[in-house]
Amino acid sequence: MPTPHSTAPESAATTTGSAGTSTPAFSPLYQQIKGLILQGLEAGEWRPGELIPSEMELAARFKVSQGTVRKAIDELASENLVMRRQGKGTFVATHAAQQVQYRFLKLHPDAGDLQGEGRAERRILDCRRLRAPAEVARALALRTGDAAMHVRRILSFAGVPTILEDIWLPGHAFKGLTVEQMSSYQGPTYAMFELDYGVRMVRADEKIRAVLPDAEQAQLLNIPGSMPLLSVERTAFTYNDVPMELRRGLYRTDTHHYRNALS
Amino acid sequence: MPTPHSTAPESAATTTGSAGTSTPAFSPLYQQIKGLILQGLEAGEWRPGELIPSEMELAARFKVSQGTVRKAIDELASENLVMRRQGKGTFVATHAAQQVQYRFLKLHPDAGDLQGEGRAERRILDCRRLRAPAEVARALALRTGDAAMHVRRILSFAGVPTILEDIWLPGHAFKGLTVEQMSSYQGPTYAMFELDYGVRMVRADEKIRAVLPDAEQAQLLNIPGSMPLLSVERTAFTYNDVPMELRRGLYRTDTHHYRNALS
DNA sequence: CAGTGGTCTAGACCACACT
DNA sequence: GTGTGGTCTAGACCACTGC
Repeated sequence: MPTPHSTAPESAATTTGSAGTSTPAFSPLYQQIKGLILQGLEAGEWRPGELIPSEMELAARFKVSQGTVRKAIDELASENLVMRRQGKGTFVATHAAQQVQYRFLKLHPDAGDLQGEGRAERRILDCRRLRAPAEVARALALRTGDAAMHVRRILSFAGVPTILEDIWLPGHAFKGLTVEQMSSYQGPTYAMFELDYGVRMVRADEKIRAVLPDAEQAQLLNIPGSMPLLSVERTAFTYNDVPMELRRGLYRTDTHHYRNALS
Repeated sequence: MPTPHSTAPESAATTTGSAGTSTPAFSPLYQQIKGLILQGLEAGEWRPGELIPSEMELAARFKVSQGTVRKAIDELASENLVMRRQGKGTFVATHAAQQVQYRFLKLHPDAGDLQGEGRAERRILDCRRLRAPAEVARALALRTGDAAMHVRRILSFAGVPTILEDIWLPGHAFKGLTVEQMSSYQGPTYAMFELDYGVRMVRADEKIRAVLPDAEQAQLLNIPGSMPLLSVERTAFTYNDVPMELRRGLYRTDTHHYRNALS
């Protein structure tokens, strides 16, 4: 059995501590196992929605006890990378699961707590390949001028245009994205990204501000230019904190609100 | 040793399932232990910042294994109710800890990521006892007209008024709160609530909107009435989801932004 | 029924903090 | 050194799912 400091069995060791760090970078065994499972997820060994091997199987594969695998999976589950279901197994998390529709959208209607109130209607205004502006390039770890996809769309609830979104994606990973694709797919955009491009958004950061729309934005949302809107700038990441999307949403908050739980 | 279904040892059993539920409400032993520790926290057996008994001691007290206590404490730690420190022990979480200054304030300066940039200067505009308006009463689980404390204050960063806050507190728990108290205490308001009133805010919900200030608000923040602001309506809870504060903040977001991490 | 995740235990050892 | 939380193991049993 491997010692905590030893190289984890099978494939490259997961060195948690970066070279040059002064601390010895002790990494518990379950963290190394977590890293190995993570590699499997990144490599696509198990696709979103699929069942991963049982704890006993993984324990045998990695030559550790079931308890250690359990703790590794516990962390992956707490980060929403996998979902456990008693009696069935552990599944790779997916944005397509009806369980957690719109995992990243925190806008809720003020009344009628039934989130979704039917579904959002989408209207794609634009979808084209262009050179990434400096700000977009920075967020997506591209060089200014590299190819990027840009999508602009409007989400309406109960027929009322409520969200105006600008989405930027790295060109290399989303070659050939079309208006048809964006509009025909039912369900969350992130689910389509998984299916059609193998890109799984795992985590996101948002910066929120109050702004006034410019003339074009006001016209698109069919609101007066004096109506304040929520500006939500989101950077979404795949595995290993690689940024894969920059999205700027303008939210109407006269009938909806952004809900956040602090703990 | 107790079986999972048996009444937990020492004091009343923690019945996780509510009466009338169709499910038998099976509650694992570690959840019962968690409930017992929670009772100690609520009762003030250990005060904020204090050390709670070691895992071994608690295991002996509750007649379960150390591992079971560990899992109970793990959950409490993940909910930020206690803080573990290897080699030292487990401490009751407090808003006074310099570790986690302003646990609930998610407004950050745009530049100079050094959060805090010195400290916020506070100016108390008002602090008085009055009858709770309907909306406040609803949020605080009072009856309309019950006594409530109201505080209005301004937070400035680097001399610039940035946040205008209205705070409502249940009158019964915050009798005698004064302007002096609010302004003299250094550090988070929630830390003062712990020290002077024994009220620990454990969790909060926020509803966020973009709004325009009215004339008075604009004047107080020294901004034009056309500048959109973030309206952050926060309900803060003590143990057992008892609401103890309703706070409405107006945030300037031309130099700061509300930051949120999604996962 | 077998297989999965979930709970519980008991004991060993490691890393860290204080004295 | 002593005591704390942190890791790891191995085995037993429970609860849920589906054949």
